[in-house]
Amino acid sequence: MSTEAASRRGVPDATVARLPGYLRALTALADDGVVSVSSEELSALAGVGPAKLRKDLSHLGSYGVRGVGYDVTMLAAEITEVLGLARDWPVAIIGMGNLGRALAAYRGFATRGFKVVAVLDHDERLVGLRAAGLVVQAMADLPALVREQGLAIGVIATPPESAQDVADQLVAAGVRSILNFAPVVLSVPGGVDVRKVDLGTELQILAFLAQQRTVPTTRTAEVS
Amino acid sequence: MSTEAASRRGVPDATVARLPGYLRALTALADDGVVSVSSEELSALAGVGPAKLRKDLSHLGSYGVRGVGYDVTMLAAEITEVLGLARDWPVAIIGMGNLGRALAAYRGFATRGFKVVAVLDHDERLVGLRAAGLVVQAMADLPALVREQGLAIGVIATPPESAQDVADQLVAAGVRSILNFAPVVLSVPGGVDVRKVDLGTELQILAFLAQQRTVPTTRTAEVS
DNA sequence: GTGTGTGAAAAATTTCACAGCT
DNA sequence: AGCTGTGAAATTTTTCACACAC
Repeated sequence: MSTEAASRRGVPDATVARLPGYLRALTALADDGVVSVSSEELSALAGVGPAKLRKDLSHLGSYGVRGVGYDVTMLAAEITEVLGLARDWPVAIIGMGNLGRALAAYRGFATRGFKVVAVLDHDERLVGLRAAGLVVQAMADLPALVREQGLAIGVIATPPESAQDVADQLVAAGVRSILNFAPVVLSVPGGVDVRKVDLGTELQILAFLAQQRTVPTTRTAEVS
Repeated sequence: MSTEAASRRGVPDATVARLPGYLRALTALADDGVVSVSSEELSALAGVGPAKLRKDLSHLGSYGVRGVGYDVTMLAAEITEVLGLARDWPVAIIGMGNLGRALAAYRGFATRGFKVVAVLDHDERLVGLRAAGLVVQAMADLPALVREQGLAIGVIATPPESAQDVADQLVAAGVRSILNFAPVVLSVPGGVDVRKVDLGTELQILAFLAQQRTVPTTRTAEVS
């Protein structure tokens, strides 16, 4: 019954991208014992405008009370449901370089509905060693992980040269969700979702914005 | 002269966000000795549609030749210019935990117009130790870094509890570009740009998409 | 009175399709 | 003939403003 508007297709992408932020804010409020929030307060915590928040939430259904606000616990539960975080998602991290090890050690997976069930590396010399409490496995173990652990999400933390190869192996093993930290565009068959996190891109965007501050604007004959 | 449409305000945000991808593809092509590309080829390498690529590039000016394509070197130079990467941007990484050390060790800053000039940590016990070839500095050194090294970008890789505090110190020291890896919404004064990279958010979006595949669609009475 | 939910308007982004330059 | 550059259309996202429920 918690599924209604929830499972209906039609939550806009832009909204989905903001739901994790709302969930985080709600979780923090719940931890502080707060029972109810207004769109004004919640939106401030999430760093968006109140109107946007209300519009976003309206796509999930009516979980607020007019004149009052939103029930923190109930709304958090609903967003958890919509995002599919009611269950735990088994995650594997591939590539035990600096980044891979840092990701493996990252606490916060557990608290957000994810469980790192394996770390793997292409390099035979690393297989068998321990990283963040897990034994590094070989790439050949992927199919078994999918079969036996229900592995659903692969995180690629390899150098760019190996990323496509790893992606192919993940797909072949049946993984259909990939988070890619390597600075390359992966090509995958339809039905597989890839999201990319790229440090370089973010810095370059910051550089653009910083430069624009320095050279404010070319006065483009704004003589009215 | 390389500045024309380049420095004019009015490059859409969505376009700016894609320029780093184009630049990366162009750099790879140049390394392979390719002289000219069509929008079709370049867009495929960057993972977007050809029409979108052409529209994006049109905001920078006319750098293609009809019937031929784009000059790889020239276009790369132009995008470099527009993004403000003609100069090197001094970067500091704050927080020498797992993630901070991984970021500090990340090669790829140098090749993209950034230089890590300092790594710092709030913890006095880490100050003076070495991380990725740099001596860890104290937070109190920030103003000097800005003054003497021209530090322009701060990367926050601390636990969430300290992130706002670090942001405040960065801003106080004069840094106006922040890349935040901590899962919190930072509040900063106007004129300061913050971009956020959040592993948890990306995974949660993947979970949503994966779940939607599982429960394709609630058949919403599509009886036509 | 108060704050949500939402149509409608505005703005931004994407896609189309073709004129125009080489 | 071939491929860019771009108006115009289509789509998505954001913002507004107010009726409505409590």
